[in-house]
Amino acid sequence: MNIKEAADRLGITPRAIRFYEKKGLLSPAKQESNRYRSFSDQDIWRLQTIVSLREAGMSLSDIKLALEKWEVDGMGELQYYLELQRSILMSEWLQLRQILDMTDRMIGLLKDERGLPIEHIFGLAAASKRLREQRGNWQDRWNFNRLAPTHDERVAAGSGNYADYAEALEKIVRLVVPAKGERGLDIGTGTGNLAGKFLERGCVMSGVDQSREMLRLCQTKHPGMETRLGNFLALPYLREQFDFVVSSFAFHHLSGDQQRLALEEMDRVLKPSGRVAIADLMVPAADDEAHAGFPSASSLVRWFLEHGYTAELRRLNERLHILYARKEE
DNA sequence: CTTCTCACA
DNA sequence: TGTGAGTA
Repeated sequence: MNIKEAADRLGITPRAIRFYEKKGLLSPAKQESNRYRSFSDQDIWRLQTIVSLREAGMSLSDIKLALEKWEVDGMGELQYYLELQRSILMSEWLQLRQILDMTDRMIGLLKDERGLPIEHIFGLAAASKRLREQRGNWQDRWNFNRLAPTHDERVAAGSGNYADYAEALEKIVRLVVPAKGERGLDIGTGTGNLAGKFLERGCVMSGVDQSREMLRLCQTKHPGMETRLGNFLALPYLREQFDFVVSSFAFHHLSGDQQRLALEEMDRVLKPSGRVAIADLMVPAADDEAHAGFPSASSLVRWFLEHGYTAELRRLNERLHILYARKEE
């Protein structure tokens, strides 16, 4: 297949394909006589993956790394591609929801005030742009794929950020009080250590992580568990499916803006009267300069209270806190 | 129709 | 992260 046909079928320009080649993302065979590129089914498949990853907001250099890893692992291509595709569609869907939301608010403003104050328009536009940027930024920034093979050793050591890890997981289970058959979601599930405790108690668990490597290990440890590629900011579930949402040692990777988005996402997938438990490194108050960068326990609690939850906070050590909240209907 | 390079945003 | 023009 020549370059034009390939480009047409993938909905991109021949120029872009040559550009990807120059960047080292693919190397199609070239005909001896005229140096024309000729694209095999494998090449097309690879290109399709590149295009999809681009649409999901991944940079070309990240895509290059991902493809290299993928080749070494030799995993099921179709499954990987489809999971990727699902997470892309999910984040597009969330963006549409966001735009719809903003439109509704503008309609409301028009009704109430017979006109749109200019600062409101700018404010809304800026907010929605920020949201798009945050959501688009879902790459494996912390290289958990690389860390995956040794993850369990590190948490078992219980040192540094993972101090009191085992206690935190136990405490989450005691707070949530899972009933047999309940549906639970573990965000940033990693290798499924927390989700495993709920599986033992007869819950039906789903795990979301942005690292495919982590999820592969998780599948090995817990074959009965459903795992999906995704992250806090675009949970790959439609709505109101879960009796409880839990997360451990993951929330602190989010910035302040992202934390609020993440809480909205948890709220979105939680059934009425659902519970949330988050164990993570937090600082007591937002203005704690000494530990800037960690989530502030008090502002998280405030968010839940403002959104119709009851909330309580437990402290395990200097930084490690557990936040438990229940949706009140 | 394709190749490659240089310039440009 | 690509695009356009010009060339052979």
